[in-house]
Amino acid sequence: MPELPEVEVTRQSFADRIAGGRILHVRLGKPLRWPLGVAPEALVGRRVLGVRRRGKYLLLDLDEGLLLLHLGMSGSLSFAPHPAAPGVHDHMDLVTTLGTLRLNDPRRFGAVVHAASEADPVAVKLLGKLGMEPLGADFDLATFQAALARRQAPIKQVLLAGNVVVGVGNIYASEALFLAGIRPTTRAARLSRPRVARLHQAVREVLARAVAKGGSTLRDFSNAWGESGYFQLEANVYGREGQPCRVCGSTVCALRQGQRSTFFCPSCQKS
DNA sequence: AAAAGCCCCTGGATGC
DNA sequence: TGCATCCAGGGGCTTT
Repeated sequence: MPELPEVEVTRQSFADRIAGGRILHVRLGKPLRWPLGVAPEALVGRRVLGVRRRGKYLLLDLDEGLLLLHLGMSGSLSFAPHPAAPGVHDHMDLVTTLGTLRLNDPRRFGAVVHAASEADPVAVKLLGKLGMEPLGADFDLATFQAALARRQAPIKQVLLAGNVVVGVGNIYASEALFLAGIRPTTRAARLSRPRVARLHQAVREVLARAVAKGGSTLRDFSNAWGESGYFQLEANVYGREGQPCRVCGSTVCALRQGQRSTFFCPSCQKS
């Protein structure tokens, strides 16, 4: 589910409310992708300083160490002063003096991992190879061009891989390529400089726009307030196979790349 | 170093 | 109604 916009919207919806809270209790449900890496009791008494985002990871900074959270495919967070009793898919409750942060994740591809610092091997393993932040100042065109010039893989899969630019998942990869007028199957290294520049701009635009719209709610995404996103209503190609392109009226096509579906307009997007 | 497959897991939609 | 099959927003790991 969650790509950069959904993760960022989630972060914004609870960061200020949890900051300053002290951990009272940590309740774990079924196992997630990885073990927490520390006894839950060891976190009691720690203070939450703030919440940052790196790619699709959320970083909960504590006064000692940090927690890395990932929402996987189906995860979502809620934050409430007095949460209801946990359900079968609520796999972590972080009870603080300011409220309870709860991770709900039916598929359990998500994770909550403790690291002593960002230099901790577990943090390096998860964050160390991540690419540029598309909405940050470090996402510069020259670096993007240089990185793409080294990749022979289809551009859609390069965007998805996360080692050039982070946060672009299956929805926004298709949408960014549509905005840039680029066929998803085009080999990254074959893109001309002007087209790479268009793509660079398109990635920023589509992600920023999606954040502003509260993310995309396809099935069940909601932020920590329980609010849905609305970007899916303005998707140009994602999930629109067989429907007319909103720009030219051609029929939107779908194909599979690396066991993921890709959507594009055969007329607006050229290789 | 880069690319391609394989998994992890549950639930909803679809088809017979 | 019941059951099998396919698909889903991610990404680490292993193999080429």
